[in-house]
This record gives sequence, C-alpha cells and structure tokens, in this order.
Amino acid sequence: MKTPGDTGFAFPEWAYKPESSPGSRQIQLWHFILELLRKEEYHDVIAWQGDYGEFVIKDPDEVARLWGARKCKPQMNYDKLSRALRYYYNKRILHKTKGKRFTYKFNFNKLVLVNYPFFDVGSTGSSVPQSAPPVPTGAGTHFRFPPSTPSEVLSPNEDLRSPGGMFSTVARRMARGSVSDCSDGTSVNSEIEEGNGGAGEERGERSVSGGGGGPGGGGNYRSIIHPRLSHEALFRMYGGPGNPAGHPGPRGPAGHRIHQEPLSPFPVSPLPGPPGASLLAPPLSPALSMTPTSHLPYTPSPTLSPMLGSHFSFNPEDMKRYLQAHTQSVYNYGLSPRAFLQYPNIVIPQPHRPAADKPGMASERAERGGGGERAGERHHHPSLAHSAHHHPQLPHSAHSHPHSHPMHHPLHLGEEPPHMSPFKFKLQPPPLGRKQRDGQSQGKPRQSSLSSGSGSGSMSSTSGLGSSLSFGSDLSSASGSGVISASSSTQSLNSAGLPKIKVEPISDIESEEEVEVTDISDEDPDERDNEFELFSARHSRISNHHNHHLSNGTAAAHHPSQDEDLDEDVFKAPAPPPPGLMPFFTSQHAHRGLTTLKSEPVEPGESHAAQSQTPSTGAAQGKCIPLKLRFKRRWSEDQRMEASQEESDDKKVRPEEGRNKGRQTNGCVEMEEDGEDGDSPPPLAYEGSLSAPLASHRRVSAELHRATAQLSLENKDC
DNA sequence: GACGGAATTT
DNA sequence: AAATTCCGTC
Repeated sequence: MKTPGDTGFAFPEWAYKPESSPGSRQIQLWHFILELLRKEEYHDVIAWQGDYGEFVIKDPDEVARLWGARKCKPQMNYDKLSRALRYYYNKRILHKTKGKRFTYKFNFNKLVLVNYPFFDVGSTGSSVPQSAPPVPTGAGTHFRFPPSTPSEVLSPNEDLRSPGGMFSTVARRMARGSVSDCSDGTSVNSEIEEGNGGAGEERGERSVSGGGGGPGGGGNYRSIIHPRLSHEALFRMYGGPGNPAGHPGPRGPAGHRIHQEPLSPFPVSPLPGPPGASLLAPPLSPALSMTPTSHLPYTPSPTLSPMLGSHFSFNPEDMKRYLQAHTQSVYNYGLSPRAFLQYPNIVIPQPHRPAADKPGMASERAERGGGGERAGERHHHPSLAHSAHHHPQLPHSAHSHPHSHPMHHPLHLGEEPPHMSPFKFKLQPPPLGRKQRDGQSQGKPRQSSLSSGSGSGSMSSTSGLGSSLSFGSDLSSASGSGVISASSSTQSLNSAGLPKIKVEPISDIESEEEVEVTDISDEDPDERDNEFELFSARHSRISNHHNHHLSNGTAAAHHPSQDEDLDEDVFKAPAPPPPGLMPFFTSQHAHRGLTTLKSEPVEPGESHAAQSQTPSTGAAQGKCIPLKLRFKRRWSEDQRMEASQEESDDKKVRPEEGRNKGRQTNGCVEMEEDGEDGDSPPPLAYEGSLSAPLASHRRVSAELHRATAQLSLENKDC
C-alpha cells in the first residue's frame, strides 16, 4: 500500500532511495560519486576539494568509465555523466561550482535528508541554527516508532508522513545497500570495490561513524557546524577521522591514512557507530562551543553521510530528540503549538544551546567508536599518481579541537557574503521543444527510428520548469508535489497553443523562497512565487482542517484517509515549516493526546530569539502569526545563510521534485557488492548508546538488525 | 566545458 | 524516476 497514510513518509520518495529507486533500482549517480569520493583509491580520479561538499572530477573519463562499468553502460562518457549530474541541479542534490572545471558541490541538506530523514536538516537547506538546536539529550519519554511493515516501508509517498514509517523504511533500505546492476555484478563492483577489502573499508567507516555519526547527533550538529568547517575539522569534531583506531582509512598513497576521505564532508559514516556517541551525544565539537549556533551560517550538514554503505540506524532516543528539536523549532518559528497536539509525548525542551554540550565528547566518542573496522584494506590504488591535488588537509591526528581552517570566518574569501537573493523570476518564452522545432522543420523525430508520433509524453518532462514549490529541501519537494504550479498549467496550455511562459526562480537552491517578510494578506499571488501562492491558499484551507482534526480528537493512528487528511493538514497547517520540520508535523503516528507543551520562549539569548520575538512577531508568538510571515522571516534568515554558502548556481526547482510519486522498491534488493554491506549488517547505532539503552531500544535495534540481516540475505539472492 | 531540452531506455 | 543519448547553444 501506498497509501500515504499507511506509511509515513516524510520526504519525497526519491530521497529515500539513495541506492535504489523505482525508476532505476540501481545505484544512483550521486551515490556512486560519493562512493568514489570516499575511497582513497579514487582520489586521483575524483576528490573532495575546495569548499565544503565540493568535489572535483580530476579524471572525467575515468569517472565516466567507472560509472559506466557500474551501470553496465560501456558507452558512458563524461558528457553523458555530466548530463546526469546536471539533472541533479534541479533536484538540488548537486550544483555546479562555477568557474571550476569539473567541479561540483553536493547539497548536503538534501543528501542528509536522504539518509537521515529524521534529521532536522534545517530546513530548507538552510539550517536554522537556532530554530533547531540540538535537543538536549533527552530525557524524557521514549519515543517509539510505529511499527511498520515492510510493505509499508516501501510505500512511496510524497507527502510527509510520520517519521516512524520512514524510519523503518529507510533503515531497511539502507540495509539493503546499493546495487550493482551489472548483472553479475562482478565487473561492476569490482571497479570500485575490489575485493572484500572494500568491504573492510566501508565497514570501517561505519564503525567509525560512531564518532560522529549518529544521525541524531549529526543532525544536531548540523546546525551547529560552521559552514565553513573544513572536512577535517568535521572529522575531528565527530571523531571520525580522528579516531585512530577507528578509522579504517585505507591508507592512501600519500600515506595519510586518514579517513576515507580527507575532505569528505561526510566525516563519519552515517552508520551508527557507537551508538551512543553519535546520536545522543551531542556535539561537542569544539566548534560548537566556539561558534554559537546562532551565527553559524548554515551549511549542509556534513555530519551524516549518505554514503552507500551506510546503514541507517535509528535510535529511539534520537527520535525523541528529533521530535523535541522540532518542537523547539516550531516555537522558534512561531508555529502554533497546536501542531504539537499530536505529539503528546513530546515535551518541548527548553531552548538550550548546543554549546552546553560538553566539548571533548567528540574525542571520547571517537575513541570508542573506533574500533574495529579496518578489516580489509584495499590494495588497489589508482594508477594515477597521487597527485598533488590532494588536499593535505586531513587531519592526521585526531584533534579534538577545532581546526582553524574550518572555523575560519564565515566570510571566507571565496565565500560571498551572504546576500539575500530576492526571489526573482525569469520570464522567458520557452524555447521550442524539439518536437515543435522538428515539427516546424520537419516532423521527424530526431533520431531516426521512432517516429511515431505521439509525443505526448515529452511534455511532461518539461513541465517542471515553472515554479515549483520547493522549500529548500526535501520537504520542499514534498510539498511541491501537491502544488500545481501555474507554470505547469501554463505549459499545458501551451500545448494547447497558448504561449508558454517559463517562470522560474532565479535564486539559488535553497533560496527559492522569497525571503521578504510580507504580510500574508497582501500577498500577490501573481508575481512571486506561485509557490507561495499555493502555499497560502493551501494554508488557509488547511487551518480549518487542522482544527477539525483536533476536534476529532485523537485520530486513530493509521487510517489512511485520516492520515491523508492529517497529513495534509499537517503538511499545510503549520506555516510552511522548514523542511526539516515537516516530517515531524506530519507524523501521523505520533500519539495524540494532549501534550504537555511547555511554551518556551524561543531561545533566550539567541539572536534569533530576537527574531521570533521581534516586535511584529512577538506579539504573535502565542497566537497565530501569519504563517507566511513567520515562515518567511525564518526563511529569510536561512536563506541568507544559505545564500552565502551556495552560489546561486541552482536555479530552478522543478515540480518534479515535488511530485514524485514513489514507487516501492521491489523485491529485489540490491546490495552493494562492496563487501561492506554484504556481510552482516552493521551494528546499530544506538546500541551502545549514550544514554542508558533501554530495553525498548534494544528491542528495536534487534529488530532492525534482523531486518537488515534478512535484507542482506535477500540481496544476495538477487 | 557547461547547460539543458527532448526522446528513449531501464 | 533516474538515467542515457543526442544535440544545439553559450
């Protein structure tokens, strides 16, 4: 069943399938890229370089070859591969670093979400540092995920759903690992993973991950981390690389054996390493202390790695924290507490700063985590000489203290000062479609053979152009799904013969949203984003809904219909929440009851606080502030941050994101042949968790384990 | 080289 | 849905 209600999905489908996707159950390119990036052997071919999340393809042909091998597409070349990469621009998974050849940059927000849906990635890409501060390790109730069955898991859904569903889903998926299609897989995988060694590597990472890893932890960190932190720094922070024992790192040619990837933004594998460490233990990175959340410009969180091998781990505690964090976020955003009614168990934490965490923890964790991975080393080295390009930055030793580099200043030279990008639209007549062109010229299909004409299909792809609503991140996409953009309609009209107008936000990725604070009432649907427009419309409508729901009282946990509604409501109800929040809100599984919400003021002390308490908003705090307003406000902040970071490479976001309807993965699970996954499922993160592991947790973990194992087996069969 | 539309394939 | 192919334009 795909009913959304059944499962709970919080993000767009595509986000869940790092490794497999309906359309292509094979490994996805971005995933593959990450895979290469994490392996030292390929550093001569592709490596992290420059900015955070930025990587350069040093040997395009080789990368293409590898990709082709993986996909069994011998004809693959950089031109094609790059086309595929360009498709990621719209998805916001990647963007091009302009001016640098073969250089692209990951949008970690997106990636993180993929692997760690629960994470508060900060909304929209831009994190909201303040709004989603790490939650204090929780104390409180233990959150439980609703049970989800496999079927559920797979169900696709574009809307936001409860985390629980997702969680499990993700976990399973992760467990599966990625695939190699080439049937036997032999060849393909071989390219990348040679021998088991590969496995070792990956595994190592996982274990290592403990250091940083936990999703939870990562998430939290995310907000804290300075955008500019160097990869290295991150490592340290998370303890990943630093951890001597722990890190598996294949020794690189250079001899620095750091972690898998020196520059990798994903310092630690997402895998839950030592559980505790990662998840709950928060951040501790010196960075933290050094940089208060408030000013950290936002950066995609590198903490979590979407890497392939990674297994998703979840921990109830995390969940709890997650929820709490969101709760807090909500407040920060000025969202109505009503939103929380659904989550009675959640206590809204007092705002508190990450800084509070103890510094030093990271290092501790690292040590713990480290253990044993290391199994196999890869002997394989790229033929290429180790080039100088490598960035020496790896931290060889684990320093617990922040590295200077990363912390730098927010305004780095290279960085542009944060600029607000006004939301702009580019109105332009769409170029004639090929068909049209052809038609004009001839009518003949471009490639000889297929002639027949129905060309109906083509349009669809294009339609996306317009304005899709996307709030920076996944959520956005999710939200977008429901939205019908004017542009699309326009396009359709176009097919009818009407003029086609392409409306697209010029702004960058995360910035699609308008940042200005405006009164909702005044909005002009016309200009601006269609998105907003839609949003508001939706919004208003929703609110009613929402209330309705509330009145109903507690809805059963799983009624599809209800869920749907609920989802919708939730989805819409709160102000357009930052993406990160969405999942939370939507979760239908959450228990409903009255929650004890403590209305906490927004983080006191924080600059942000000011934000929420701004005069205009302040009044509203308790009340309903025009959602839009709040949202925007928040957004603007985020945007600003993000803006500084992201260039405005990304351009438009298309509806495509939003509309993914997911499909479920089918039976065959694919496994990465890397060895890593092949064997046994990695330990769950929370196993060793920080806080006392509860029986329940264990139970959960056990289940996951089991599931994972099973999946692994299945995969093998496949 | 980079971009992105269109048609196709998986 | 995500690529893969081609290809025209910058």
